[in-house]
Amino acid sequence: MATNFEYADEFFSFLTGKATAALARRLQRNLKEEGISITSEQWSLLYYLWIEEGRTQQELACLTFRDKPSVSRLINNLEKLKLVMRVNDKQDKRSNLIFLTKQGRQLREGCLRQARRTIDQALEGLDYQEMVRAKNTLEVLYSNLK
Amino acid sequence: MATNFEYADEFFSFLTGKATAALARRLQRNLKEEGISITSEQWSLLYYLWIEEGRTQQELACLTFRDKPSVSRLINNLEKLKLVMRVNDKQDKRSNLIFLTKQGRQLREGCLRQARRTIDQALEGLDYQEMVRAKNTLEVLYSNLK
DNA sequence: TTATTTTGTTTGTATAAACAACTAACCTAA
DNA sequence: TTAGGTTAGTTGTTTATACAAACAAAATAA
Repeated sequence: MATNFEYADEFFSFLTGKATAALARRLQRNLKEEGISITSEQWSLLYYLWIEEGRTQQELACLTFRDKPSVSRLINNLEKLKLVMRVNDKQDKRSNLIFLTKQGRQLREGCLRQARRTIDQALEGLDYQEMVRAKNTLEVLYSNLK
Repeated sequence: MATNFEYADEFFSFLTGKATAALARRLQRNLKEEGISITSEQWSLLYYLWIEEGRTQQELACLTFRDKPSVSRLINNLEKLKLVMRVNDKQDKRSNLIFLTKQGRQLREGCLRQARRTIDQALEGLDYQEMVRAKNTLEVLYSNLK
């Protein structure tokens, strides 16, 4: 196979992940302005719980592309913040089902508002087609490596 | 301004940064196979030192899009591994100039070989134009947020 | 049924990130 | 020349990541 090393500069830009990092930072900053002090990582877990509660940690790990220890500790922190609860599954005692607390549910609206705002800020000057193309390229790259 | 929230799915893919993370993991794995136990973050600092030694930590921070504490601690770890040295700048006593050790220089060839390999693995099925487009999109996104 | 493997989660350890607060050296301007 | 601000780097604290190893419950196989 021909080497792609002439693409190294572009590769390196991906590798730094600076766009991703900047996006996460901005989201966190926007949430803070809304008076919500959660990290972008915590946001990504809550996002899936707002869609549907009672998921296992395993499911959340798959959905957010994290390993199991990472999810376990994210949930520890979300529990400390009283945003989620672990409920031991009666059917399968190995599993915890993760539910939102009242406070966790209340956060939804403000978080989505700031997510929307972050998107608007990030995508200024980009059109839909461009973004879809970039996403597809990254998807191929990901599937090459996973 | 019109909301971009209909793009939320694509946005979220960016946000997860899964491609970036997968790339970093793969690089680290490939380096390990070569017998080189450094992190992808350490790699990114060494990369710029292989191009030119004697840079300040400040310069390295700019080049790698990290803040100063992050670079300070990365260099602590690289010093522990005996791959780089801090040399106090005679001209400006506030600055450290970072130099590679002999071992640090010896790592270059193997690291670049594995970087090349990682690139080849990541870019399979993608062509140059696609990658450049994706990179440009991410650059715009980054410049919107920085 | 008992033994073995698999699955879901947690714990240990190391690395890295952000942000704030700090020190020391340098620069500049009154 | 000294006071005030800037720059380079470090330290403290919290959060998150990876990887390995542990554990208990469940599923499977002998």
